[in-house]
Amino acid sequence: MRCYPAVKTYSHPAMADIELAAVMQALSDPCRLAIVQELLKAEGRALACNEVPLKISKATRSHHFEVLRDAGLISTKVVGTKCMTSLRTTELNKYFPGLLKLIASRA
Amino acid sequence: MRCYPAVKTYSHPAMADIELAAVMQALSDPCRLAIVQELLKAEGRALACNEVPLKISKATRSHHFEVLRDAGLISTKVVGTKCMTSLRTTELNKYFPGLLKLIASRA
DNA sequence: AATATAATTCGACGATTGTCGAACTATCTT
DNA sequence: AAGATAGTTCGACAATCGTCGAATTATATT
Repeated sequence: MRCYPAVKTYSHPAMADIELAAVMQALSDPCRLAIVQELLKAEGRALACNEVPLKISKATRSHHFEVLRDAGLISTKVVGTKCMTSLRTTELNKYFPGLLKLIASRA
Repeated sequence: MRCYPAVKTYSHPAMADIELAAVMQALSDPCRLAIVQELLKAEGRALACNEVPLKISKATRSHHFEVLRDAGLISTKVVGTKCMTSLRTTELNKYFPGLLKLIASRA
């Protein structure tokens, strides 16, 4: 019997395990900050990676999304050929109160 | 006539020129985050560099204070042989609302 | 089955970063 | 004048980072 490859899945860390320094580090890059600001502008609607306007290669783009994911900021799921990502808004507001508002205030 | 050396002075950037990404970058290091948290705990009282408990050399310590200063987070002035530094609280609250509260919430 | 779309993975690279010891500068105390 | 104290500056080093093109994987469309 044919063993189909597993669908690519993404692991998301528990928010309680995320250090503030790691969040800051993730947000210290202008591209990544722009991604988060774009997601804020989308108001909860999930975006595909390449829906975010950035002048970087797709390899770099993929890397930045990974960093944001590992820092607990975004969550991603596969939908067809796309991977849709959204902000972990509720959890972020609980564990890092004021963070999203701060970022939004600078958008 | 004897030309006395100028007293060491520190330059502090205008807060309006500071990018959010630069602030995040400055706060992405655990040592620097600890420095800011210590300053928050001091509630406005200025601290000397070595009043902040850190297990790093004084060269590294000096470097971290410089990064925080360049990112607009702290201001430093020389007092005798010490250099006293404090948070730029008022300005930070104006330009980066919620930032200090966020950091304090994680101390 | 062949093509198109979306994104990841893999090296590779130059640049930046955090760290340190050693030497130096500035000030205060004795 | 001689020490003591507090920081800075200067290389140097390993580690991490942002970037890319090319190859790869997975899904959808034709």
